[in-house]
Amino acid sequence: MERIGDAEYAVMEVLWDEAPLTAAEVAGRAPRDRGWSIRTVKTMLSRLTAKGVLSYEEDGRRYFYRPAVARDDYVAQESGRLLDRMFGGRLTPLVAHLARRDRLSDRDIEEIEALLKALKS
Amino acid sequence: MERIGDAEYAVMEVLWDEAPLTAAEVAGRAPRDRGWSIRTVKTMLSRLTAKGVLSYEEDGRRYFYRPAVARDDYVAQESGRLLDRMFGGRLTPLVAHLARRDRLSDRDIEEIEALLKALKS
DNA sequence: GCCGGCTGATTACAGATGTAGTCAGAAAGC
DNA sequence: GCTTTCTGACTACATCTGTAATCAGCCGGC
Repeated sequence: MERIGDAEYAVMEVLWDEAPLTAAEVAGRAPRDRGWSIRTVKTMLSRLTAKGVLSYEEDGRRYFYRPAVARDDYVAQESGRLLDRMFGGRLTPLVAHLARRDRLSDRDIEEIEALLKALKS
Repeated sequence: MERIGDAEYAVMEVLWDEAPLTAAEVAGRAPRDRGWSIRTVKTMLSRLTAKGVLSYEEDGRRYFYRPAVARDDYVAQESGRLLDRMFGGRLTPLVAHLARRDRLSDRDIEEIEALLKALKS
C-alpha cells in the first residue's frame, strides 16, 4: 500500500467516517483548523485515487468518493511500520517505553490487563 | 524536534548505536542494502546537523558526529504521534488493534502482563 | 440562449527528501 | 614539490507533499 502524507490522511479520516461523499462534502467535513480551500481538497482526492486508496463512482459529472482500503488495514500497516522500525517489531518494548514516559495511566493499565486476560481465555 | 525522513533515520540509528563517528565511519556502518555513496551519507549528516539532531566536534578538518537528541526522546515523539493520530492518544486501542491483527504472541501477552503488574506495585 | 457557478483534469510552485556531483582546500604518498 | 585522496560546503535534480490556480466543459437560473 502506498504511503500517504499527513494532510492526505486527514482526508481519509473524513471518508472513513462517512462515505461515499462528493468533493464538496469532504471539504465541508474536513477539520476546520486546516483551513483548506476546496481546490486543495480536490487535489488530495485525486492523489489518493491515483494511489489506489480511494475509489469513486460517477454521478453525472460529480464523483462519489469512498475508501478503497479499510482504516484498520491502513492503521495496521502504519503501526506495524513504527513497531518494526523502533521496537524490533515487538510490542512489549513499546509498552515499556510508554510506561517510562508516563503515557500510561492507571486506567490504561487496568484496561490492557482486562484485554489481555480476555485474549488468554 | 524536527521531523526526519526514513534515510535520515537510518543514519541516526548508526550514531545512536555508536558515537562519535566520522562521516566515513558512519558510511561504513550504514546498512549495506541501502547502497549509499559516501556523498549521500555526508549530505544526511549535514542536514541532520542543520536540524539540530546531530552535533559534532572538529578533529582537524574532519568532524566527529554524535546524536544531539536521545534515541528514546525521538522514539517517544514518533510513537506519541502515531498514538495521537490513529488511536486518540490512547494505548489500549493500539493493543486491541494489534491483538485483532495477530501481532500479539502468547509471549508478548505474558511479558506485558508482568510489566503492568510491576508498574502497579 | 447566455451567464455564473460547479466539476474533475491539469498545471504551478515551494519545501522536504533521497541521492549524488562539484568545488576548494588540506593531507599524505612518493 | 606535485599529484592523489579525503574533507566539509555547496549545488543539482527528481520525487513527494501541501497548497492552490487555471482550464474546459456542463447545469441551472433567468
